[in-house]
Amino acid sequence: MGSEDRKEREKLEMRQLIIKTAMQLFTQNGIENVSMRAIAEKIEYSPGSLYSYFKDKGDIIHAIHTEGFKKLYALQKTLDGIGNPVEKLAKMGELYMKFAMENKDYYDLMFIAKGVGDKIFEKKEWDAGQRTYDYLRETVKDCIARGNIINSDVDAATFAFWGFVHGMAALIIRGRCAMMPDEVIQQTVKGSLHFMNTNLMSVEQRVMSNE
Amino acid sequence: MGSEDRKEREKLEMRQLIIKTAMQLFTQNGIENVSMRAIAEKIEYSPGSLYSYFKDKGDIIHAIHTEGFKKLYALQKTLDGIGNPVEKLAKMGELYMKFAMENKDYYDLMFIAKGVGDKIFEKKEWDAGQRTYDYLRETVKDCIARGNIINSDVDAATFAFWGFVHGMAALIIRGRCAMMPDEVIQQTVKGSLHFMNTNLMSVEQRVMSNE
DNA sequence: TCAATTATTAAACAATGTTTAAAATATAAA
DNA sequence: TTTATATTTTAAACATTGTTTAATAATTGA
Repeated sequence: MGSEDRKEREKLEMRQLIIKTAMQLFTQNGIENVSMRAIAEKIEYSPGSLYSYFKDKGDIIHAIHTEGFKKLYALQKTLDGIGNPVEKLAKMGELYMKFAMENKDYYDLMFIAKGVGDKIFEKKEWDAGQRTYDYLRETVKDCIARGNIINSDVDAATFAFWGFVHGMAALIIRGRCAMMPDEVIQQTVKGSLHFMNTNLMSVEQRVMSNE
Repeated sequence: MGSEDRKEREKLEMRQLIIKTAMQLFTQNGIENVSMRAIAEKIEYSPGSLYSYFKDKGDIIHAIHTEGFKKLYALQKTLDGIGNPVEKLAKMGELYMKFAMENKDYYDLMFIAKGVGDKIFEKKEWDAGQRTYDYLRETVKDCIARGNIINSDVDAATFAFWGFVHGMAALIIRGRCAMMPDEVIQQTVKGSLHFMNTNLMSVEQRVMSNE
């Protein structure tokens, strides 16, 4: 009778194995070049078996998607200790870009890929994304409260920041900067982050934050 | 003997017809829900025929892609008359977002879709994209020259602006703002554009550009 | 051990992009 | 016009995709 626990555990382990394998193949061959058959073959099961653990391919992708958001949020939480919201905002931008550049496949799934976006809002799992956004929003709010960002609506400013970093990440990941060599891209991103973080703040702050 | 001209003309017309039909179906059913068979059926040809006019599906997409860039550049040129680079930059941002929102399928192909990005840089056709970018860059350069954007590298600032607008567009088009109603999104974009255009400029300009 | 539930599989299905060899058509020369 | 040549167009097939189904194997509880 107590084997139900074990069974459930095994089912979960199998799910984990599938997710892990899928992610491996994704990063190896690109997300759309991975078939259900390929995943099945790698774990030495038949293709049909995958459908006992996931409703369809989108469901696997969605699981990876959720994992990615957990990763990002965990990273974001490392900024908790920073008191100055301006500094926090700057670091958050760098961290976000670092995450995107070092986990291009995760990032692609989370913020760019099609067919995922629609599914997100069905479940409560969007929470992970919402938390990430709220974290940014709170920081922007603090900046405004302290007068470091002036004359602005919180939501407009937050979306602007998000758009800015996402835009850079998306352009790079989807190969729209391929005319530049990698090192130039990296340098430019760094410069752009610096540009935003110094020039968007009010003058007093701008002077203060000159390292 | 003089029928060669006509033949070539007909071939071009056929290409145009295919492109037009493909674009119609793309906007109607979403880019990835359009098969070669569907395109062929709509123009009442067999699927195989398409391959006499285009190397493969990617080639059709690429043709549409190029068309999109021409459209965008034509739009951009309407800003030629604006002397003040700050105002020009502001209008360019609005125009870019307007184009993206009103031509989501074009925009997707041009700046987001996968499999297109790689092909762009093969041919000289990237010129269309480059021109668009250079136009932005020149405007940013002028802003810096006039002291309206301070303390900044041209390329970093240009990329920041591009990233900013592209980020907003990409997030919306790929359904990452689906938790907000459409009208809220529009309002926020407007606010974000305003936020950037007022707060990124140096104080003197900021006061002057208060309409 | 035996019945019942569950997991797994092989096979098939429909749809995709693409290729190929044959048929239809158009062209140029006789 | 007739004939030979080149070009379009097509039907059919191929390989690959995600997914479903009905049968098989394995596991479970009694």
